Amino acid sequence: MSGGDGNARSVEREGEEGMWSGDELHDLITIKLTRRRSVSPATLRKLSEAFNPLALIPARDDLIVQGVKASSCLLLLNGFAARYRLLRNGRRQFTEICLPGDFVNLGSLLKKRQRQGVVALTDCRAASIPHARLDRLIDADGDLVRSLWLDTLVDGAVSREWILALGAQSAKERLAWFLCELYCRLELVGRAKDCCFQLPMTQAEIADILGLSTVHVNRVVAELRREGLVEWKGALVHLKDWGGLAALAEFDKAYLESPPE
Amino acid sequence: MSGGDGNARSVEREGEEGMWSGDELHDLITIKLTRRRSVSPATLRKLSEAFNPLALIPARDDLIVQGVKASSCLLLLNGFAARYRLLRNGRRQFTEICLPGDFVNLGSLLKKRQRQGVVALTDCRAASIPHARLDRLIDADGDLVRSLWLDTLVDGAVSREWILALGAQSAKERLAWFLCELYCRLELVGRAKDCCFQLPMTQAEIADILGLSTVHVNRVVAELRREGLVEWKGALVHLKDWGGLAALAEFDKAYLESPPE
DNA sequence: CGACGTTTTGAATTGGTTCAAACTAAGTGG
DNA sequence: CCACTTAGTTTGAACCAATTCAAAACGTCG
Repeated sequence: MSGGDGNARSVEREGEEGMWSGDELHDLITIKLTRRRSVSPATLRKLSEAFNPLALIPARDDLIVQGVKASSCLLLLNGFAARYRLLRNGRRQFTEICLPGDFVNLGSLLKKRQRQGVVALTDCRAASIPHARLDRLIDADGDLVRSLWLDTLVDGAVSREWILALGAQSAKERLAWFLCELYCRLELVGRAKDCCFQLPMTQAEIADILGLSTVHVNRVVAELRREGLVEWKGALVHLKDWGGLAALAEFDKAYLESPPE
Repeated sequence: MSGGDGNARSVEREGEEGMWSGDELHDLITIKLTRRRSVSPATLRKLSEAFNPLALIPARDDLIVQGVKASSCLLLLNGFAARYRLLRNGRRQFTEICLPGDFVNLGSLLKKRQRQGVVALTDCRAASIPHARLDRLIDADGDLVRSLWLDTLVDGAVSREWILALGAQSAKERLAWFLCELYCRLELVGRAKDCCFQLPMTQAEIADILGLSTVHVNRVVAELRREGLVEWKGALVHLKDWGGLAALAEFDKAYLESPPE
């Protein structure tokens, strides 16, 4: 994910701020927007050229600050981030996990003020596109609006699966669900394959995703390991028994994919 | 989700099938789409005229059947409905509550197949608009797409609040959250005022929303009553102490409202 | 009335939390 | 190169919020 191994969260920071390969961004956007719907190459090019140079956000910084009015949308190129909210009782709950290729705050285009902050879980690289520019591109191409709107719809489907997990599944099932979903989403953007992926999160963070205590996450991880469902060493996760995990979680990746049309 | 028999939930079914006041639909759509963004009167008129005559759906029937490809979007005029999913362990989890004025499956326009069914909690009246017609209207008016897309975004915000409640709040806090949210959403479409509203749901259904057991919902309802926060007789709910409830749930209705620009 | 769906109450059980401490691994600086 | 530090993982034991099972009390309607 982020830079080297060793410390999974840190990334070397040469003076390359502002330098980036436009191709990388273009490719990611293409994967993202054309996986489920077609968008013309011309629009994709115009879109990817409309982004500002990339920014580096160190782990634990906020990419989006709660309650602040946005004037541009942020696309995550690299790293993990998470939308969250803090409660009076001191608990933190994540409500959305952002992966490379995700628009961190696409909604801000229409809903300027975001109620929840988004924190970088690892060092992140992100590029922003001003609302005004995006708005113009949208007006010019009906396929683009639809593709972006569809992206919002898929986010909603992800949220509903999350509600399902939190409301009706046991700790073990939730963890299995989480691993399955993350793997599928990472694979979709080429960040995972062969049932292996980097998961640069602490167990405390996973607890804040699954609505569990850190201690219990640890116990459930141990259980999945013991049963041979996963191998998990540092940040590297290997889903040894995909079928078993998916069955346990009643996971079906259809909701992440393109309509079968 | 078998056919509705004659119980407290049923509504008299005169031969008025197919009869409806276009004004009622027009008014509801206007409230719905212009509350957060402006849409031209001409578009609103064309849109409301594009709907098919209304259908009556008896309580417990599915409005949307899981996995079936939709060719039109359904607007709920009257009654309560809920998106749900059944798990192998026999549990049912609701993942979205649809109220009058809500598009039950707006997403089907872009994502034809819905993974989750939607069941009528009460007798419902709904009108549908074929995808093709809606598509044409959307192409003709950029404000309309944005307004509908914004609606999807608000749905997403609602889902995230739900995740927050399920993941990080106690049973009592969750119930308080649920009452607050429902009241605000109903008030937005003129179905509630003065902290009173009709809540035509059983405690078992509320349990399936909050991820609790029926018994525990009952106990928590009793607690809120005892503390003088709510009065609740049959389907009629009165939030006696809005401030207290909102504080308990850490509820802030901003996420349901228009962006303050 | 009798019946059924719903709400309410009680008692036992459990999945997950909390608190506390030990253990591991990876920097940091002398 | 080793002691020191800090962040994260792991283990144990007591505890609690919510569940489960069971049965009683309502209410409404045919």
